[in-house]
Amino acid sequence: MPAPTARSVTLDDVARAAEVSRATASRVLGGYGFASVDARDRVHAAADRLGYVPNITARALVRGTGVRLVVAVTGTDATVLDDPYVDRAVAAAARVCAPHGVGVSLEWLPLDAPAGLRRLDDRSVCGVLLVNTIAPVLDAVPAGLRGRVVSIGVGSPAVPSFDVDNAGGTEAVLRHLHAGGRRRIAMVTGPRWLSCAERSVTAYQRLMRAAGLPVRLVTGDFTAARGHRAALTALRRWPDTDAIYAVSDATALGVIAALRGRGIQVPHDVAVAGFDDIPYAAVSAPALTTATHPVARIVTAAASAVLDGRPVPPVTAFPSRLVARESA
Amino acid sequence: MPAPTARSVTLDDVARAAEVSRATASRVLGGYGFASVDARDRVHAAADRLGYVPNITARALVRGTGVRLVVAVTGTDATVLDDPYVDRAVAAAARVCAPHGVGVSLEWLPLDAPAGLRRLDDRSVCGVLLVNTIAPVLDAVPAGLRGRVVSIGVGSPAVPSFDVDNAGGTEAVLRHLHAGGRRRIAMVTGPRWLSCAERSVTAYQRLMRAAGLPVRLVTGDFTAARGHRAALTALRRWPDTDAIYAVSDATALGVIAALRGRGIQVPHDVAVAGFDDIPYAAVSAPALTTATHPVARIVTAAASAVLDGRPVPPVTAFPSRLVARESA
DNA sequence: TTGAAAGCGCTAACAC
DNA sequence: GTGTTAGCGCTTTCAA
Repeated sequence: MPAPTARSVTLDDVARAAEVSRATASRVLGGYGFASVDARDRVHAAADRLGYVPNITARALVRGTGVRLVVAVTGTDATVLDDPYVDRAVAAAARVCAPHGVGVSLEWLPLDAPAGLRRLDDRSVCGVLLVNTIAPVLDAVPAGLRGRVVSIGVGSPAVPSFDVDNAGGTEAVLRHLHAGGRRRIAMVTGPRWLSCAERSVTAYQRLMRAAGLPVRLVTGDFTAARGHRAALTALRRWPDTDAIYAVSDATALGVIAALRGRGIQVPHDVAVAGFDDIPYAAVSAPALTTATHPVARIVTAAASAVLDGRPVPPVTAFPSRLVARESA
Repeated sequence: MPAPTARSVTLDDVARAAEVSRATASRVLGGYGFASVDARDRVHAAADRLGYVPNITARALVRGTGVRLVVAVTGTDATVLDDPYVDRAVAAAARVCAPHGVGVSLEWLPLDAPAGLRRLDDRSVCGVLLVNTIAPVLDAVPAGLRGRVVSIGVGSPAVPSFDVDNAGGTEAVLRHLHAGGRRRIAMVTGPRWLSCAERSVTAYQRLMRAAGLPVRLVTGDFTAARGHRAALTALRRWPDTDAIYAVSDATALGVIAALRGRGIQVPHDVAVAGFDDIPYAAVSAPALTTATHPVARIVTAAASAVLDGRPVPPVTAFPSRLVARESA
């Protein structure tokens, strides 16, 4: 009968109840060191009976290990935090962290003030997940944070990278477009300062050149609104465009909306493909052809790595798979 | 010149540099109690110079205040955590928590095991945000958590509620449908056990009855897939349906996809309206008519309330506004 | 106005 | 194997 004690039960209470020292109780509960079977049993029994829950805060303090993981998103302004992609990443991180008693907080890292990272060099921070990061930020990682920072995107010698295989996904999509007979394929990119998005652009350029096709780039920013404008721009510059590849599904949906507004049939007149496979890609009209982007899996792996303090290879790439639907 | 000390600087370092005691430094930096102008200045100067960052963990330990906020989502199984709505809520919480040095973790609360909450009665938890909660969970809030738990949805005497005005939003949408000449309006609901979603149903029933119109309910679960099936069901049961109101935008998008699959014109043959105003509502085809659901604002207010430990009124309702687009 | 001192709950040497 | 002891970094009485 777990009497709901007003005050929360501490390790001392457990030790007393089990008639052992606090140190022994700590060892048993922590799974560390040695303890007699007898002591072990008594401690576990007492802990169960009392409903003991270790105080993560105290543990973190003494061990010097932090208690929260910061998701830091680089961008020109704080609106980068409004992206559903960021939402997904944060939620995935918050889910992995829960069993560890660790929480996640979300911060914007100004594009032009990479030193902002220094503020995170705080003993209460157990790790940092860099999102949409760039070289200057990577280079500004404070020594105190070394080994506890990973990047969802490009990495550096000091910061391991966890990312989707942008180039592979892009190639899969472009081959699909090409196989469908498209030859004048424009691309709506992400922000040009963002190196991980730039990898898709590079792949696009390489493939277009290899196939002897024209390179047609319009800059976007991952949003639908910008995709809408970009589609109009592309149409104006290159009226014979027969396909548009967008760097993200949100962008692609904006592109489709713009084409519809112009009375252009998708995919009949112009094929459209995205990247991410967001939930709405399947129900849009027409259903969006895209490539998978396992954000949750990527973030889960990244967060687990920093939580476990396990050494990680410099790059962990997650494959991207084509999802052919109606739009291309 | 902030020498990047390898070891992080502690309050002791600041006190020493300012030539005061640790207690005085603590008072000054904490803004508490009294201190001479002189001491004040010296402490602040030293803190700045040394780049002092208080260790939240230590502070939380001594104050007994926790260090993480748990977002607990009730549902039949863990897939409830996959909802973009949950993502938004977690990200918004993680954003408000950041300046406080507090992190957010995400947990699933099994529908049939409300006692799961007890596990959260942990000194390291500074608060709990209940999402999609139900009465049994509300009643199971442990005494130790009292005053630090709020609900995004229905509340209870012990748990203040922060929520969108479902009834108001529903009414706005239904009046719009009615004004557009629709008279045989079906509704796709949320899970029937979810009381906060049930408020929309109640409002729907009330309005339909008041207008002398038929009540046509199909159960959904907020997902597009279920919305798709529900639309088909509605069409089968009531072939003359001329409008479908869905409890969420995701559901509405599924409904539209289903109608399209049947060759039914939206809004010409059947009008469709959702609820939430998710980003994709504006770019879908046709653009979705819906009602706003300021999730980020709601969660921000709720999280701030528990972070500040401020007493809150039993119910804080956030208005919902009609967004008329093309689908209805 | 300030400082000394006593912890917050826990872990990890180091003795026994 | 087990207990004693010394802190982790900070806040907060309580005296001075």
